[in-house]
This record gives sequence, structure tokens and C-alpha cells, in this order.
Amino acid sequence: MRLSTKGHYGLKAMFDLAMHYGSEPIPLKVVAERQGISENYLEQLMAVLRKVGLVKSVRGAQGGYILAKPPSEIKVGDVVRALEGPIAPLECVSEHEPAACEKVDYCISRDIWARVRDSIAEVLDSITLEDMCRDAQKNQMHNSDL
Amino acid sequence: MRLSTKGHYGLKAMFDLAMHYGSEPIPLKVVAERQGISENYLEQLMAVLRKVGLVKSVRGAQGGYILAKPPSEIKVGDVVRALEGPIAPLECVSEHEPAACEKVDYCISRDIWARVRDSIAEVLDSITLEDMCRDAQKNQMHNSDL
DNA sequence: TTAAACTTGAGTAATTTAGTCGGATTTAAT
DNA sequence: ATTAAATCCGACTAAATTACTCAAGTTTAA
Repeated sequence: MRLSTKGHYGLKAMFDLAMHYGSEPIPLKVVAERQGISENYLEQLMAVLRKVGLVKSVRGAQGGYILAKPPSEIKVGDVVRALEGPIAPLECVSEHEPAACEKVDYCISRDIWARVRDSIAEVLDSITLEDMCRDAQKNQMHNSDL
Repeated sequence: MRLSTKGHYGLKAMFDLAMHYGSEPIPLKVVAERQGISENYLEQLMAVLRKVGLVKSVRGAQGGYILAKPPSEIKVGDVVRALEGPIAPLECVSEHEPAACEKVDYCISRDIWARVRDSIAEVLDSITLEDMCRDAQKNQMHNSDL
């Protein structure tokens, strides 16, 4: 039941962009340094986020990344799903096209994992990047943004 | 955010034992066949469950496994934790001795993963093997027990 | 005595993870 | 026009994890 670094780093990067929403595009290099993530690796994650339409990129000098939508319209669940795939403790209870179980009719444990899936999704979909920014300000984070 | 087959198979096996609680010990071979799990692999999982005190083994011919406690006293969370380790979407929010984050003071995303962890734990700890058996009976599972 | 069972430890192919690296392309600034 | 700052793209890889298999040993009911 572990999140990979994709979702972990990806959310950090999105939060970083959210904290600077409205200003110039932020170069990957800056985000990576600020969040302590390998620049090369983050590159891959941003490519996914761009293709999914969560961020926009500006190429060339003075370029960088910006959120494609205001922070209030981006849920944590959107970011996690983009990078980790559909929420699914098991294949057979995947949010997206659940794979058929061997037991077609009924499976006890499936119900349990479906409940786990839903409870995860409920948390992730109830928090937006704006919420994160608000909480960050409330906790008056001094040193840069993490 | 995927469960490995350890937790998946382990829970199936424990449910199988719960469905036969009170009678003779059930040989691994029977559980494995009934649940469609590799016998050799399940062997390893049962060893863990035994060391943790969730099942008892009876060696020798006519031996097998039985639950160490009544189904009402075994939570799904107990089984999952035994086989998958402490619930922890990320190391830094592990139920058991969370690893120190790089940012000692505060980390926004940590709060989120802690909430995810708690919501998973709440589901898994609210269901006992007895609950599973009751649901199984309610759904009148005809073909063996799965 | 035998066969059914658990016990233990080693080994392993396939997959996933968490990256690295090199080079191409775009564009603001000089 | 040149340069430097960026994104973009695809290939590559070491290490860890997963999901097993297998062999040999021990225990015990029949």
C-alpha cells in the first residue's frame, strides 16, 4: 500500500506551482531544487502532467511550467491518478475498467478492497491545491515552500 | 497504491480458515486449492501469520492450520499489517516509527498522506473475519468458499 | 513404517522503481 | 545572428520488489 515517488514528487511539484500561480512560468530546475527532486526525473513526471492537461509548458528561455487551471480546480486525486494510474488496491476493484476476477459471481475480499479504494479516493478528491496553499500559509512556512 | 498478493492471498486464506473455525485444522493444500493460490507461496505467508500469532499450526499427518483466535477478534487490518507491513502510503507517515522527512518542521503533503493512511486503517480495522463470514453467508455463496 | 503435513532456507525470472543521459528543439535576450 | 535558457523526447540501466519455485528436513496420526 505504498505510493511511488511519482505521485509523491508530482504532488510536491504541483503544490510548488500552485504557490506561484499567476506569475511567470517556473522553470523545472527551480521546482526541482526547491522540492529536492532530481531534475531529470521530474522532467518525466511533468511530461505526464502536461499530456493530461494539468500543467502548461512555455518553451525556450524564460520558459517553464504553469498550472493549466487555477489551484481551486485541481484536486490532489487528479494529480495522483495522472501519475499513479487509477486508484486500485487490487486490479479487480480498479476505478477504471476493473479486471475480471476469477470468481465472476462474488468475492468477499473484493468488497473490502472496494471500500478501501473509495475511502482513499474520498480523501484525495476532497483536497485541492488551493486547500494545500491555504494550509501552508496558515502554518506560515518560512523556508521556501515545502 | 497497490496491495501486493501477500495481503490479498493472506486475507483470502484467513477468511477460509474463519469459515471453518471450530473444526479440525485445515491443511495448507486445501486452503490453497480452495482459494486458487500457489501452495508453495501460501506456505511463506502462513509462516508469517503464525509468527505473528494470528494462526496456529498442527504438524504431522492430519495437521494443518487454525485461527489462533476467534474470527470476531481478528481484524482485516491485523492480517494486512502482518503481511504488508505498517500502513504507510509514504515512509514518513508510517504507522510504525515514521522515517524522518528531510523537512523536519513541516511538510504539506505529509498531512495528506497521513489522512489517507488513517482512512485506510479505519476501513481495515472496522472489519473482522467474523464480519466477512456473515456477509458471505448473507450472499449465500454456493460454490465452495471464495 | 508410511504418508501427510508443517518448517526452513535458498534461488530466480519478471517486473517495477527511480532514476540517468544525450541530443533535439524552441525562444527570449543581447 | 548568436547565445543561453529552457522544454521535449527516447533510450538506457542499476537496484529493489514481486511472486513465485524447489529441495530437504521434521513431526505425527494411522
